[in-house]
Amino acid sequence: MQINKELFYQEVYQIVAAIPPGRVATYGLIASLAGAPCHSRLAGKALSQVPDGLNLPCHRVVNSQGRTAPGWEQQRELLQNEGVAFKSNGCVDLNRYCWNLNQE
DNA sequence: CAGATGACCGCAG
DNA sequence: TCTGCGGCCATCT
Repeated sequence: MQINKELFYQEVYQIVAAIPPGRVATYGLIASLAGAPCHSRLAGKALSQVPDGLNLPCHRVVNSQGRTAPGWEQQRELLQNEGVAFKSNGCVDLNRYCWNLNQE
């Protein structure tokens, strides 16, 4: 092991919880902010194991293409409900809604 | 140790 | 949009 799983998970949760409404973040970005640039997969795994009680807006997390998670049809609706527009190809408009620390 | 798995990443067709 | 290919790395069996 080269990273602390629990610490990494907590970082991921904290970052996801900090995503403002109407914005989206990518797994890779979250992994980087959590201190593990190469562990984008773990970010996804971490989010797949998020306990319900944390009230985490994990629907604001998409992959680098702006695509939503497989087997999770609700995610797109939740994002649209928050004002995030989807392009005609079914991807989030990352050009507009990608979360930068600058524009919280 | 080896192999399989995964809410990933990028490119290509 | 889809599928396929390669890669990354933690986790489980």
